Amino acid sequence: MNISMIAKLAGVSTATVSRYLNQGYVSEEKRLKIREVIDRTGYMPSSSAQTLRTGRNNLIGVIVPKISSEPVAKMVDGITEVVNHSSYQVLLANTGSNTEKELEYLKMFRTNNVDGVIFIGTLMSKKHLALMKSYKKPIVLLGQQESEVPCVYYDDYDAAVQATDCLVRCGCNNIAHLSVTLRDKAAGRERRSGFIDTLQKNRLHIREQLIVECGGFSMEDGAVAMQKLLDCKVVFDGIFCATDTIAFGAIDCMRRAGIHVPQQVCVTSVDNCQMASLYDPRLTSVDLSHRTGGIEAGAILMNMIHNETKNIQNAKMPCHLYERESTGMDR
Amino acid sequence: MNISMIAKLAGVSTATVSRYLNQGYVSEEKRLKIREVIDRTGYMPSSSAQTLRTGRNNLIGVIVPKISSEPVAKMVDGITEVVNHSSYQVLLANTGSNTEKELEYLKMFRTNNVDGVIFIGTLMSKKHLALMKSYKKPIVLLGQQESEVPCVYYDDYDAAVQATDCLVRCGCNNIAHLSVTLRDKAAGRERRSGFIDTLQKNRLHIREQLIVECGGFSMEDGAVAMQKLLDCKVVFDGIFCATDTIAFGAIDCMRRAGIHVPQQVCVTSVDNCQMASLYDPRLTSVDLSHRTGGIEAGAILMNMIHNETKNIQNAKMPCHLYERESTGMDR
DNA sequence: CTGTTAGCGCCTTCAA
DNA sequence: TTGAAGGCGCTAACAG
Repeated sequence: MNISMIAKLAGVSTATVSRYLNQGYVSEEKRLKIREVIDRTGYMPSSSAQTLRTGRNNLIGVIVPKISSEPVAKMVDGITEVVNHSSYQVLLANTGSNTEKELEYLKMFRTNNVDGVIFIGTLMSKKHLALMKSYKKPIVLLGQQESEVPCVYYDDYDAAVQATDCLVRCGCNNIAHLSVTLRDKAAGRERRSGFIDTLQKNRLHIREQLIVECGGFSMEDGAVAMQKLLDCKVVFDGIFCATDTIAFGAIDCMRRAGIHVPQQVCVTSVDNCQMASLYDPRLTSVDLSHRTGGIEAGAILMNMIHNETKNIQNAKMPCHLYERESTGMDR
Repeated sequence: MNISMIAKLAGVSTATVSRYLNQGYVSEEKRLKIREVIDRTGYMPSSSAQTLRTGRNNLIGVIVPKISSEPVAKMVDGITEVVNHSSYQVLLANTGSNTEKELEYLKMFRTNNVDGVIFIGTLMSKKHLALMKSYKKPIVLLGQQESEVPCVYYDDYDAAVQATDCLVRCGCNNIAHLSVTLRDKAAGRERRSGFIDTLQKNRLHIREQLIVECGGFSMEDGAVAMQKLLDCKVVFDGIFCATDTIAFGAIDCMRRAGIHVPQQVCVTSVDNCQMASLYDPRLTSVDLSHRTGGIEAGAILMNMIHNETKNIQNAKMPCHLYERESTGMDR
């Protein structure tokens, strides 16, 4: 079933059917006839032929590190919402945080396949940047800030400031930080900077020993880092964790060591995942607006596709602190 | 940059380049020449042209109710793993559990766009079934069992049996069930049947009042249903919840009512989400192998696409009970 | 082993 | 307002 069948059945030319399908001039009479035939046959134009002809395919490539990570899934949820609204569909590239795969998809989408790309970045190498800058088609980086590329990023710095400030307000004097690799600018560098700056602002001493870098993002990584901290025998009464998951691991580890949260140590972190408000103790955490970030990235991309605006658009998402039991808040 | 440019630069015909790209016969000499040109130019064939010509586009449509739901994300993770391995990509249709949208995507994918479809089903109407049966191209239903359609489903019945059995073993005599709508055969009907059959097998009385249907799948729905149960003033010492999320809501509600888990009431549920092992009390739950289900569905689909096998393939995923604090298990 | 050639289904000028 | 015709980039006969 193709356009010429429809044309024949409706007694018109293929050009007229094409116009009918693409809001061109068609007389009322023929319009009705064509509609009738299309309804009856259930015809849908071949998207590959349309793409070949027009160069547009109404597809958005979305490259993600891990779809089963809660923040990532929320972002994708936001993206699909906006993008489907403009009758685009999402081509999902799930890389498993494999850098090679990320680059591969970035290359693949650049040449082919999609009208635009959203890349949820974690560790940004020079190769990533170069590839993104070489893009002729619209691309938006989500979750990391880069000045030379359109991006939607989260306020990791302020999130860390708020989380640390909260510990200070709780009366903590010796505040530790479980951080992640600085190669991740957002979750690593920004959050650590916010932490350090806030300590300084409050004239609190910054002890090297109190900043421990986790090997990864899992609970186990958080627990291991906490154990390292405990082994140092340094005193601390508050801790800012780079992510909720790390915080859960850390608290678990403290519990095994007989340390009570928040009585002996207050805990804050970033992400405000579902679990944060269910965990015992309920975790004080900063919400980064992941879903809204996805919506915003989708909107900017749609804008780039439709308006072909040249200037690089950016957006920083707001964050919001939720104070809960882990910093002594009542239930 | 297209195939004829490459052909010209390499001093061969387009057919030879095409053969090079599709494992056809090419002499070593020309092979090297073509490779050199392709490497130099970064050429990638136009997938829309390939699709138009061959009728295959290496795309799998995946229709999901909500990508930010943990079980769904796990299934999609499994699907992408298998499917990418066969150099297929995933076109994600996120419906927000909107039936109209589900049907719309089912129709859209039927005619166009993709080489195969995986549909993660919840509420299956006759329309869904009819549409799926009318498919000429490979389609796999995931998460629901239907005899006339290839499907990969979870052992919801046995999950309920194991969860209920566990409560019986804990010495519970008055066991309640927070269920969900029976229109969801898997999470509703099957789990309720498993529950009821297990009570009968153990010669325990089944009281209508002890089975409460939740209005939805959220924590709030679980809490509301539990409140209804408490309002009845019927005695119960164990409860089987249709999902973890409902269990969290129910436990929260009991806590507010001063009821202790597991001392006064034991709790079990299904899904074994991340939170289950972190919640206080750690939740006894049955794992359905969501990710493996996705892998299996992807494998069956790939098989259907490549072998064009006619017989309808099915697979039931195994489930596994994890006993934790909510049924009195030590930490 | 290689080149020529005819479309796949559609859109879009161009001429009527 | 409509139809004829060319071509988007590629593959698969077919002929050599």
